[in-house]
Amino acid sequence: MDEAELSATAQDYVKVVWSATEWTDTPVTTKFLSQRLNVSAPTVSENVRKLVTAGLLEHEPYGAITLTREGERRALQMVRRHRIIETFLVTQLRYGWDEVHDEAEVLEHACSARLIDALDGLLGHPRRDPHGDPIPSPAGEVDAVEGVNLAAAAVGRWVVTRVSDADPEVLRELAALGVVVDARLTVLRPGEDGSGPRIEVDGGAPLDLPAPAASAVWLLPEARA
Amino acid sequence: MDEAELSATAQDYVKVVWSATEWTDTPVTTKFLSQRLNVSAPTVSENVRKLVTAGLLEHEPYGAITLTREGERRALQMVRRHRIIETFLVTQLRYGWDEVHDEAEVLEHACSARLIDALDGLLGHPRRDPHGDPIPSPAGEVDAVEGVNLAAAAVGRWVVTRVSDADPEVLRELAALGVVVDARLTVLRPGEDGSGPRIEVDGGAPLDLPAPAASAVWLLPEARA
DNA sequence: CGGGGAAGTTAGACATGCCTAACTTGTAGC
DNA sequence: GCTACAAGTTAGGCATGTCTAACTTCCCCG
Repeated sequence: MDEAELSATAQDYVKVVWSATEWTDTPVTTKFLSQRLNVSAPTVSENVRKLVTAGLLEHEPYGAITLTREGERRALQMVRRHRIIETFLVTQLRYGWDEVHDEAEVLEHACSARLIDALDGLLGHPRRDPHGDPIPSPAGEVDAVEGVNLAAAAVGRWVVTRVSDADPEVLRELAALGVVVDARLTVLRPGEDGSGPRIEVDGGAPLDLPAPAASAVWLLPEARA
Repeated sequence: MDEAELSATAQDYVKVVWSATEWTDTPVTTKFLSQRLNVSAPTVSENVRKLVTAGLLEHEPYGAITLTREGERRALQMVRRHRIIETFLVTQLRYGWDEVHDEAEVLEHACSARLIDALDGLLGHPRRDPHGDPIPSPAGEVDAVEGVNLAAAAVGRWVVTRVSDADPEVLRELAALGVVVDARLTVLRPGEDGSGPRIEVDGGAPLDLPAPAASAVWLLPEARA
């Protein structure tokens, strides 16, 4: 519960663990963290052990790595920071939404709580970042985001509520096609295993979307948006 | 000449060495750096040795520490970053000018070159920061700033061109008295060794300024401002 | 149901940046 | 000029975070 400063490394670990379960139920393993954080497996083992001691993570040997309540609280602080910074870069400094991730990754460890709050105020207390991801409140509350993945969406009219920022290349590709947050589109033919759906973005021509791109897009039925 | 990333530590060292000679000719010694950087003397010895090897500093043993041409170039990059960030915090996020130093101290190591340029653009390419310190150009050119120290200024009419940000407490005190950049004032009685000057800020009452506060203020004759 | 490969862990090493303790150097004042 | 003390350096150690090599555990598949 204490507010001692965590190292940038510790902050990264809890954030990545939390992020793994935001949209999917990816089990968090040593290998997963090792790939996501670009460090070797032994490094993860070592650091996870320390974070277990620090009360932020739980880990059954050879098994899953999960957040404690305190770990989740700290993770949400980092997610809030990250998304506020991204929103600032895009809306105030005209960064492309595919260019902000790395910058935010560094800045989130360097900004004081006061600076984050000041940015939040400057931006008008946004609820979503430019990708459509919800921004946790200072207290750590996250708006529930319902949505259907475009790779599995049925034929019909939809509104884009979120585009995953995991792959900047995909982000650029989708932006070029007009698939951005709040865009309206029609699914003409649903995607199936391995093949993407056929869609038509309002104001554009029908097109076949590659499966990887489609799975980065989340939708709400037009009626509910 | 290469643009390899310097560690935050290395960036701090060259910046502090440069800053020591910006307004005064303080000789840069191990002890000076040790106090300014809040580390022990052996730590400074060690790190200076590394920076000499890296070609950023020169150091005659037991003697003065100076910048190489390359060291100065890197120092000016850091000063530019620091002052742009401070300007941003004050003008866009409503930080008090006595509150920005520590925040900028951290951020200057975390911002990409692109972010600095974007902030510079957002601010309209300012030539001075909120304290009146000149902002080096991207190429490392610094506007020459002439000025007389208020502690030694003669009787007459002056314009404040700069207030040293070394001591936040002094900064607050001066701001409360109306002694801010671009303020006009009259020196009624010059300061002398140990005793501050008597001044009158335009629109205010005459007052005796403590010597430490006076020595933080730099002036230009009203006629030349 | 047992062997083999993938995943995970342990062990030992290294780089950076920091410290204290002990030693060396330079110099100011007698 | 010599000495005492401040300043500087060297030596040795610690914390964090990283690695590779070697070993252990798990579990899937034949």
